[in-house]
Amino acid sequence: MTARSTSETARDIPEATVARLPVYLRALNTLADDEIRTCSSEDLASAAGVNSAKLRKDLSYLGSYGTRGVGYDVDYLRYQIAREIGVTQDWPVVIVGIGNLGHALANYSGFRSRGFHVVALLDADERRHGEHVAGVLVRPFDDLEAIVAEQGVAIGVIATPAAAAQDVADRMVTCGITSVLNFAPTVIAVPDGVDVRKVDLSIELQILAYHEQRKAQL
Amino acid sequence: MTARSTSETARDIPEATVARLPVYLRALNTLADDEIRTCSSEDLASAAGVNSAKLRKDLSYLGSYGTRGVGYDVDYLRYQIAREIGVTQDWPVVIVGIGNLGHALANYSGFRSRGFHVVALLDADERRHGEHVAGVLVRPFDDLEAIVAEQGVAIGVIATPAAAAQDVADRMVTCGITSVLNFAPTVIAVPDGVDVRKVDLSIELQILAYHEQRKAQL
DNA sequence: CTCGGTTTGTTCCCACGTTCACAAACTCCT
DNA sequence: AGGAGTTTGTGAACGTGGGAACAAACCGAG
Ligand SMILES: NC(=O)c1ccc[n+]([C@@H]2O[C@H](COP(=O)([O-])OP(=O)(O)OC[C@H]3O[C@@H](n4cnc5c(N)ncnc54)[C@H](O)[C@@H]3O)[C@@H](O)[C@H]2O)c1
Ligand SMILES: NC(=O)c1ccc[n+]([C@@H]2O[C@H](COP(=O)([O-])OP(=O)(O)OC[C@H]3O[C@@H](n4cnc5c(N)ncnc54)[C@H](O)[C@@H]3O)[C@@H](O)[C@H]2O)c1
Repeated sequence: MTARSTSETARDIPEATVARLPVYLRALNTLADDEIRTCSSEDLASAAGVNSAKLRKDLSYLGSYGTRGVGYDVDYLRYQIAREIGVTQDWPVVIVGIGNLGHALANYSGFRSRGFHVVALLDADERRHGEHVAGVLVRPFDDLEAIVAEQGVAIGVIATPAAAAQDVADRMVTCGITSVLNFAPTVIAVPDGVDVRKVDLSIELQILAYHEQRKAQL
Repeated sequence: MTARSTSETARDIPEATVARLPVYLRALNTLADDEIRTCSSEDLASAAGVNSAKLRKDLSYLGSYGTRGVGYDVDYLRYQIAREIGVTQDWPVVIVGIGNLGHALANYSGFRSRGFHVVALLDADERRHGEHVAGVLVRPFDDLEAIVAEQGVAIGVIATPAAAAQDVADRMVTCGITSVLNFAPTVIAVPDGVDVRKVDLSIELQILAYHEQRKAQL
């Protein structure tokens, strides 16, 4: 929508590519763990479960980081992708709604290992306050503003019931959060400039059911 | 890929539309709860968070279920979408890996209320066996084949660590499961005819981080 | 019955994404 | 140094999806 203003490295990476870069990064990490130092686009593509032409085009949006006739240096490419995504720095995250799902999320080790850091767990129910989950204290939801201001939090996770999700999102946006990951099964409205992604288990299952039903019709 | 063979109602609903139908269904359920009996495409579109032209086009793939000048009958449309997706019937589901996440999933009430039914919880760790989660017994992973055969399970959920996911998927496929929902942060390979959908928390966060970083660059 | 107002279903067009295919660029062997 | 073999980066063709716009269809009033 907005034209590139400065003459800087004005990259414009397609959204579909952005969504695959983390997959490539993970595949590269796996290769690095196996002490593989170089890989072809074919190798990496099959590890990531995509077409190799697509992979090469995706990587070409970042720059020319491969060597023709040779392939890609695993560590170098890993760093370039991590830098592009923005996970060379550490992102503070707050989780709101520490019920069944919130506990699982708080305990999830994949957070920290990938550039994210849970700085606060918040819940409206005072019976949950004081509990520690994965070493982090569960605090009142009303502490949100103070924590976001103090820690410079930009990313919030919503794991409350659907009925509370819009209110929680509004509070988050008001106090400066500009990226929201929503697990509640409801559409939340946010102003321009705020990104929302949703994770919806029952939608995923329903999509599977649709295809399952079609298979059964043959 | 395959041409329509019979002259039956050979629908060919675009994948993007299939992914939105559950959202419409949920929006319709909310309207019905509020005792709204009729709605326009504009109403439903805003409840679902999409463009009204897109909504109308999506619905047109199912048939002509609206009335020009009037709108859609909420209950009727609800039923038509549910039938199209395949959630008028009840789908048995098995969950494998009853750790942090598996517990949350097993406790999730949104399962049953949307046409899915957890028939078994399986885990390889025998210390977990015998426990009941949401009224369902945790059983040995080796019971998989028997359960799938007995109950006609077509959908499996993987909530094990990444290292075990491919093995679990292979076992599922071998015993007849044709739809897999994978929560483990790894790409799993399956034969043609088997659908896999993945839910990946850290990928979602990384996508948010990318956009967050771009915002910060201004 | 007719007319004005409303809303759907669909057509047309554009943007985005995917895949093929190949020239360019590199390595290695002789 | 030259040539064969390999692999990247990208141009071009194709397919899918999104949105504006409008004719067709319906309702209700008079
Ligand atoms: N459990 C799952 O596997 C699962 C799967 C998919 C989606 N979800 C969705 O995730 C959400 C959470 O699920 P859950 O099973 O953890 O529910 P839960 O009821 O166990 O937990 C919800 C928590 O949110 C807190 N809460 C309620 N209102 C709040 C508010 N206004 N501000 C702050 N905290 C508030 C509650 O006190 C509670 O601790 C639900 O929307 C659910 O539909 C859950
Ligand atoms: N916890 C989260 O919020 C979260 C979020 C995103 C993704 N994930 C992913 O979901 C998966 C599960 O996470 P978790 O936190 O529940 O882990 P967990 O370690 O708590 O639970 C894993 C369970 O799987 C069982 N298991 C291991 N190997 C098995 C096998 N071969 N067959 C059957 N069961 C087996 C283990 O006994 C354990 O009970 C992991 O891959 C994790 O990366 C978790």
